[in-house]
Amino acid sequence: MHEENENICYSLEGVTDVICKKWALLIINVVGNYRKVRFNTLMEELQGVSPKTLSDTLKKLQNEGLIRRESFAEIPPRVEYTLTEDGIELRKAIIPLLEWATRRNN
Amino acid sequence: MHEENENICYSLEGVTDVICKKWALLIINVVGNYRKVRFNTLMEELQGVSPKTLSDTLKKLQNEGLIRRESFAEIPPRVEYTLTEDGIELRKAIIPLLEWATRRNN
DNA sequence: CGGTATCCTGGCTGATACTG
DNA sequence: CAGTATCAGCCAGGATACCG
Repeated sequence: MHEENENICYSLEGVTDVICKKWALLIINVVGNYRKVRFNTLMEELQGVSPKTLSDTLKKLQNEGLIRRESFAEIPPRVEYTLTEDGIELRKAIIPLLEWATRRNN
Repeated sequence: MHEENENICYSLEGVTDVICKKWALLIINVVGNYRKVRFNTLMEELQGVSPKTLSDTLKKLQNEGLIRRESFAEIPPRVEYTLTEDGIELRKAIIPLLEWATRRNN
């Protein structure tokens, strides 16, 4: 139960790192939507992101254990990104935030 | 209802600005905890923030309409910050995120 | 296709000192 | 008390080109 005035003393140490990454939450959400998604699909989906930034952010999210990367030795090469369990949890946690953001933009 | 694989197409335009600010969510949360809070209390609560950064972030949050600033013509001067309705909504929206963060840090 | 490599830049962020 | 002024640094983020 969460009352409006409840005192919340959570620490965000180490999480601001994830949250503050400009594209991180977007990526989490998009990957969650697709379940499996490839690099260039992400590039299209996240309009305006540069390959470097996307690559960097994906690596960071991998290190955080939020995203899984699976590459296939094919030609042409194929790489698929999926959410880990932690990533799925995070995605659930940001849904209210996304909803708030959407209400706000309209 | 939110199923795990539901497709969520929210746009975060303009919200990443708020979210990515390093201290923004912390401030929203702390102000929400206190209901009314003064500058120096925030300084203590947000360990490591500089007055400039705090001041800048507060201004930004005011411009976004998330925080209200009320100053009293007293000596010594007194200024109180409170959440606007939008701010309260945002605070509610980030609670799951804070919980997730807390679980994660332990 | 799925990235690196390289370079660049703006603004976030902080330290410190000072003021109305 | 509640900030501003000033200075400075770093690095996230972007543009572009290229590679395995």
